[in-house]
Amino acid sequence: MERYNFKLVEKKWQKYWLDNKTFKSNKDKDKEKFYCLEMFPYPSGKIHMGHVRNYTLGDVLSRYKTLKGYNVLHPMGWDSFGLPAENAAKQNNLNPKDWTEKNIQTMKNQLKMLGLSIDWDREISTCSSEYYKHQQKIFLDLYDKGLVYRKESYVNWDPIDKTVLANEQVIDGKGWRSGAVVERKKLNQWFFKISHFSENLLKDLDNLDNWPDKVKTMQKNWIGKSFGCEIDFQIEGFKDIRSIKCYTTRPDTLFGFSFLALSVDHPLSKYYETNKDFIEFKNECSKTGTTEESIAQATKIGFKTELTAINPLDNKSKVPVYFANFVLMDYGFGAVFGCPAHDQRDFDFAKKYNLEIKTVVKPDNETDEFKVDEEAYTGSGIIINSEFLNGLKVPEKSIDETIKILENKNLGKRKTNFRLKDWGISRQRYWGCPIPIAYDENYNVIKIPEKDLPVELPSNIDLITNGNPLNAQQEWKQITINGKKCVRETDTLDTFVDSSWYFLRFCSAKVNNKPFNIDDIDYWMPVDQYIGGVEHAILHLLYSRFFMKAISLNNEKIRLQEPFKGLFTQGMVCHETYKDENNNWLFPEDVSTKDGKNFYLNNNPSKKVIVGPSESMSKSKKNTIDPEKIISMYGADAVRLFILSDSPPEKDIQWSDTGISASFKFLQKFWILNKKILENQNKFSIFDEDLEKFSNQIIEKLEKDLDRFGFNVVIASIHKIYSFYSQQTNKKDWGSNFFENYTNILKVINPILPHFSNECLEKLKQKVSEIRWPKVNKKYLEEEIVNIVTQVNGKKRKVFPVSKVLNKETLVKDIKNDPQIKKYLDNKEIIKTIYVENKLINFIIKE
RNA sequence: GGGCGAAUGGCGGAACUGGUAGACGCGCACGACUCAAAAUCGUGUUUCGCAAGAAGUGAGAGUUCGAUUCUCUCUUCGCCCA
Repeated sequence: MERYNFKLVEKKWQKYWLDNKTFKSNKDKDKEKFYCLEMFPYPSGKIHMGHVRNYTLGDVLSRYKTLKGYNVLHPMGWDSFGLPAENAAKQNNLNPKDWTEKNIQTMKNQLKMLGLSIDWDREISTCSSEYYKHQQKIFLDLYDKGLVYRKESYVNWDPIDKTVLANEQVIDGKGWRSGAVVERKKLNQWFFKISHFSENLLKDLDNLDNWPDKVKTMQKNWIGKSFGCEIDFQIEGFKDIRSIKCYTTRPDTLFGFSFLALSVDHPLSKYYETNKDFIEFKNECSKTGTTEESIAQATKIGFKTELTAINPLDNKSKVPVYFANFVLMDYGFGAVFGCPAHDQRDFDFAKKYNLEIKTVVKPDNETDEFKVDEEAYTGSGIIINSEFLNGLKVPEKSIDETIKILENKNLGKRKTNFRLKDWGISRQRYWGCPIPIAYDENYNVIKIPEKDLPVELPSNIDLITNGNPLNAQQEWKQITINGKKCVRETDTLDTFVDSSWYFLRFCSAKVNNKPFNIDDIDYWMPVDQYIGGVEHAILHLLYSRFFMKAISLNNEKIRLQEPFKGLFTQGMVCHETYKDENNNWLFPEDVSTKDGKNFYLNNNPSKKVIVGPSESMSKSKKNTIDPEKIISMYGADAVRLFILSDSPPEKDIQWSDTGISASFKFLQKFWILNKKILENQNKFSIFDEDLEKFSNQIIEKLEKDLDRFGFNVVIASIHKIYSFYSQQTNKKDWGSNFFENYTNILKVINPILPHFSNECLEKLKQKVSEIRWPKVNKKYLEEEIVNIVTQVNGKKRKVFPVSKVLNKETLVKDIKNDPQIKKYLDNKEIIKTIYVENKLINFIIKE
């Protein structure tokens, strides 16, 4: 028997798709469009199983929508700027560009091996100046709109490598490479004013019906809208400053006020710049990282000033003013009022510096003598010890009432605050998009004129020396703008900028003189289905949403506010982990097992391997499976089948050798079935109604499941299809409608098994270029025989297949007389009979 | 600490708006083919029970004629934020 030769078949169809430009998409206003996009990869070297899963999901959807008659856009590109290229270049002494381009070539070939339906004519790469020149243009446009600005801000500074670190490069407060304790350092940096859209970014989440709730909640929390109050605290002990502004969400605890804490960067700090102790304190603070988490974890320390602050609600109460390391300048006003009894951070601080802890909220079930002792009480309850605020319900009434009182007395103002901070986009790196800015001799910001764009990266660079490589490019840095001598900005853009608008570029990938055509994005945008990892739930997706709003701001031609109509976040691909006796990680291919439980080293079968839990595939744990190797062993269709079959797409999947080989075997069986059908086309005579029913029903089900991303259930149906048709072919007469139904089946499996399906169809003399999703005949979806589940007191006793037209009375009577049911009803009183049409009868009897 | 989510056979998982729990796959067992093995095909496979039957979706309660599905409490795990 001739086996299914996936190597030949897959190569053949991949060539066919390439030669025929099958997946080339063009605007066609007569057709409904479908824009399917998967998060584009970082070209790190080779594709991994996570990519295989991500792109298979998108591919199945794209092909399905194409069959259904949509005009599908399914592009692919490369998120090709970024630190790994710079690191790899350093290590191997080569150019990041060469390294990146080589990787792109490799990965593109690998993606093609998967048989993805991608319009490669629209391929983009963010590190190409063909892409980033447009990005520089957008940057300048946003600058003109006032959405880009420069300010001093802290960065994570690695004192050994003398370089700036991204937050994710800081591990436990230390530089990931050098291991040095990371410091905070102030630098002039560029920012996108994302906070301008805080309200819109929050509000528009409600319109994103096809986004997972999980992601929307995460974004909501990240934006962090809070309602509170700004309060002016009168200050004593200093002639220049009379009051300090504070923001608080808990004005109702004002009577518990026992200290005022300021950020070391608070304007007031300038009066202490000559104070030796303060400078020392400030240095101490700079040793804490810049993330909220590291600040939260750091021990709380303070620097006491000689100032006192007056409680606005109680003039007699005067409390000390501190500088403290846990107050951030960019939240509120860089000043918080401390209420130790009802804020754990304030509590820790008060304990340390022996400050008063005054209880002003008691839980509902406590008396007025309730006292905060071991830890702060932050729950709900009743206000106490607060004069005219006493008795207010916390938090429903208390906060609102207190704000009203403060406003009436002109002591404070109601205010909404957001946790979302502006997006710092400067990176002191080489391998990124140059910021199209220069500075004149007086450090004034000068935009690079449009005619001088793009600002290209110099190619001869020294990456070995520490520091920002562009800064050392003397020749490149010098520029003359309008006759004035200027110096270029040497920072590059955060790579998240690159991915914040690439979905727009795909719509007009080849347009040279502008980022995109309005006409193109009018037609293709928004992305109908975006697919990617949940790890991008916040930053990438929020930044992209920001870009869409920023680009359309003051632009009548672009109305679109949200780039991604639908979002799907897929789960990770996991594999067991293996270690040898010395605790070294082992690759799966270096170990083997006979019983599935005990594993041994391949090169030393006497050595037992320690099997660890299944975890997300990662290079560091070596629990990776190389997709290319698997494709060459089993073929792309088998890999696609397996990666979809074992788990729902949103959940993690376990890679399993038996699983992939089962998928492979399944295709072999199916191939043999196809061959049998091909060779027996003379067996058709009378119309087979059961066959018609099965096919219509299963296609209907497939359609439903595909629409809701139930791909694992789709595979289950495909197995059922095989069993059904396999049994059909054992019959003497296959039915006159057999051939049509069978070819329809081959069409509906096409999105999942494109090479296999095409080959089978072609063998049956079907034109693959013309296949469409078969229309389901509703007539065959209804069953005239239904199963009536019969229960007695809710317990299933028997199932009766009956005709649908049978009326209730006859049915109940017949069932009551059935001996198996009768024995439960005899001599018992039937209190109630529940009847659910065409489904169930439940007799309730008195026991 | 806060938020969100999950828990179903030996394993991955299925079950539409509350209505036959365990689809489909893996694994396992037995059988066929074979000198034998692999491959392949067939049959079976929640647990207890010879059977009739009973129990059963993390634990406990509740609503209901009926709960994997809805509500509450708890346990464990995962993710995100801190």
